[in-house]
Amino acid sequence: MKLDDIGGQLVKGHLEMLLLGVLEQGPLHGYAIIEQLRKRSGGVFELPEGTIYPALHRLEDAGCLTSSWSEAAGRRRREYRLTGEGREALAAKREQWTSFSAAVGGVIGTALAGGAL
Amino acid sequence: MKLDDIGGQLVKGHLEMLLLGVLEQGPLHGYAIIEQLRKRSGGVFELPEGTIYPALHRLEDAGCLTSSWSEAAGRRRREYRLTGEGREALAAKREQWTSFSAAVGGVIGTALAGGAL
DNA sequence: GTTTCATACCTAGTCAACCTAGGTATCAAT
DNA sequence: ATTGATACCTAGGTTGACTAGGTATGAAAC
Repeated sequence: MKLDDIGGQLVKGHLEMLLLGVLEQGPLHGYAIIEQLRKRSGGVFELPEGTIYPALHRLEDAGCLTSSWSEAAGRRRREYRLTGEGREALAAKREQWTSFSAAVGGVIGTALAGGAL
Repeated sequence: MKLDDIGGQLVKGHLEMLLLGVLEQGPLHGYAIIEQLRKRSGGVFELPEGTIYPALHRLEDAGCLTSSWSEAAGRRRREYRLTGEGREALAAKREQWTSFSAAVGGVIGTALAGGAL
């Protein structure tokens, strides 16, 4: 099931965690990040470039990522890589997510050991 | 752990689901809704009135809630009650939440049968 | 050979909605 | 008489995902 019907803003407040998450296992360039998010989310996250690129720049400005240009198949790519600060931020955001999702479960009555439909 | 450090917007995109969720088991007035959200979330959701009241009005405008004034202990209260439409909306948002949280788990590697700290 | 599609990057501006900051009012307690 | 909890409200700020445009290369289609 897609989330399009939410009417946009579907990852509000969680996008940076998602970006840090996909970069945890190794550096990727922007376009590949979009694909990874789609694949790893089972097609739920179809995030437009206008969402991803500014967010990557914000994360770089914040010191969570570094980037470097590379050339592949005649195409220039900007590869993003987690910094130590980025790993710390990811760890913090994971905790926040755990807390948040548990809290949501407490309110709407979704069993924690669930996700089960 | 609180979520204050997120820097606001802590329930972005999920507030309406939370409100519908607390009203599922019976009508409540606004102030009581705030307390219920705090209690049921284990203290994570400390939502200000300026967040809750406009959201309740939006939900009423959307046909998900009806309201009626009542008097208790010399204080006027507006009691909100789920409509049939509201229950449908809640069911839909529950499914969206399940899909969303599963997708997040797929990206950041949180086991679904988790939430476990 | 040129149009199309996938790859690959970017930014300016829009818009939704959460929150801040103020306001009103009652009742109990100090 | 003032403070604090209860109980409601709205205007406006701010944030950030998204829309809608732009540039450019390489491969495939026609």
